[in-house]
Amino acid sequence: MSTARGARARARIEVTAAIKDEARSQLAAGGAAKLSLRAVARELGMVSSALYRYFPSRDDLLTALIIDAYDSLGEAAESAHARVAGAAPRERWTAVCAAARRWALERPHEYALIYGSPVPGYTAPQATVPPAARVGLLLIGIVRDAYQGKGVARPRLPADLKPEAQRMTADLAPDLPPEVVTALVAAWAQLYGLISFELFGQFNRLVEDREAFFRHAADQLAHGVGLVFPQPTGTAAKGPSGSGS
Amino acid sequence: MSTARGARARARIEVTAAIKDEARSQLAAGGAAKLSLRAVARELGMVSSALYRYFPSRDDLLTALIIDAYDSLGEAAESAHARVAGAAPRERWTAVCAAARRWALERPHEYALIYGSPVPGYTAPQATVPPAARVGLLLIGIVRDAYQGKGVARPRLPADLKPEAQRMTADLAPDLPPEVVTALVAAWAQLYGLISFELFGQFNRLVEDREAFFRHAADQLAHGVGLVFPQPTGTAAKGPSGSGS
DNA sequence: GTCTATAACGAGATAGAC
DNA sequence: GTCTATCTCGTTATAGAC
Repeated sequence: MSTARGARARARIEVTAAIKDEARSQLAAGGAAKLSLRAVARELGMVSSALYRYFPSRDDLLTALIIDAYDSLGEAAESAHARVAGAAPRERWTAVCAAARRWALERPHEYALIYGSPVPGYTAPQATVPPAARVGLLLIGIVRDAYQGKGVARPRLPADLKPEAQRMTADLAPDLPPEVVTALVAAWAQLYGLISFELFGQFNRLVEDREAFFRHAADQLAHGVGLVFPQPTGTAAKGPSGSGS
Repeated sequence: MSTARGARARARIEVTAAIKDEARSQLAAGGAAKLSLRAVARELGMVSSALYRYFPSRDDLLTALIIDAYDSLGEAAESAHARVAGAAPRERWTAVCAAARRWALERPHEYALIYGSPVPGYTAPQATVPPAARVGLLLIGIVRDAYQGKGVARPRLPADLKPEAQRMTADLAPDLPPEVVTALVAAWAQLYGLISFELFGQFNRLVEDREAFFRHAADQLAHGVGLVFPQPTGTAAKGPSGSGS
């Protein structure tokens, strides 16, 4: 399996990786808007036209970086989830949220690439959709496990959201109640609101202990999707029982 | 009051406005990263050096645009709030949220400027802080009104968040309970998570009726900060009463 | 076939002399 | 303020090395 062909293929993989690595460090330096094929080539001691053997255009390089970022985030979330596979849904939820945050803090520029402002003049192709969905699917799976069989109380939907909620449910998780699927999508967006605010500086001089703040907020998100069960019949007060980590 | 000096001052204001307008349309075209004083000057029929009489540097122009954006958003939120001044806190909350979303949809590039990825090489000066706080202060005020006197049940804080929650409370709203202030800050970040996901394309092929979805999600956020009151003594089930608009 | 290098294009930004 | 020479950019065509 490793003849001359194999060596060539290996070299190709290595050069491709080197190009992406250099591109990533340029991303860190100047942002996605001024990612330049020529600069990448220059830094690698190559000539710009040689890059076109690996990426047919600058946008294709960008797409590869975006897909890599989504996959890296997805992998981090999935392996964090695997590490607490046996735990209760609520713990698995917060573990995935914390992993996403940690990934973002470690790779702020890749996070900005996928969850920050869109790159001007670039539109993401369909190929980015499946990698982008990985964390979301993980969260859906956690909620699905929690709802297995149990009929837990859930927020009521306003009438004008019913059709949309049913559409989303059919698309995402036909086995879950529409109220829950809607809450899940909202929680998913809100999770990244928390991460973005921390990463993009909105919490400066406002939130200091961001780790603890995030942990609590993510836990509250778990309430929203029904992962924290009120006593089904007991004296349920509004204040949910405990949030101690 | 309007001598030659007044006319000069007026002219200066007009030119300043023209520069910012042109800069905003360049923001829309190429993003904040490639905002260039030269291009602005060219489009205005001026010479680049002339711009420096109005903005000492590209960063100062950026700062002015950022402050304008925060102020414009704050004004939109405040006037929407004024329009429902007499309503219940829950309605005032959703009105402010909806106004923020509408503003963002109408000015996506200005929104990206203030809530998207940070501009590489630019750090916002302190002058941007007060305008950036306007919407947040509005939301705090709504919750403050709701809590006037009433002791409403609220989520419990984990022990490790207590010090941070007390610090935030002292900074933001010493008259509110720390649990509520914490929930408020989180809800504030989550609100922009919802808006950013819609605006930045994360809801593509996922959420279609975004208006209804957002309205519901914002209403759920109001629950999180305690704006929707469960019957204080009655048979409170987890499912909150009604969300019908 | 696979890769790299040379050269060139048209468009845009930049720097400095005038 | 104006003009010009010089840069960078993405991209393509072409030719030669392995």
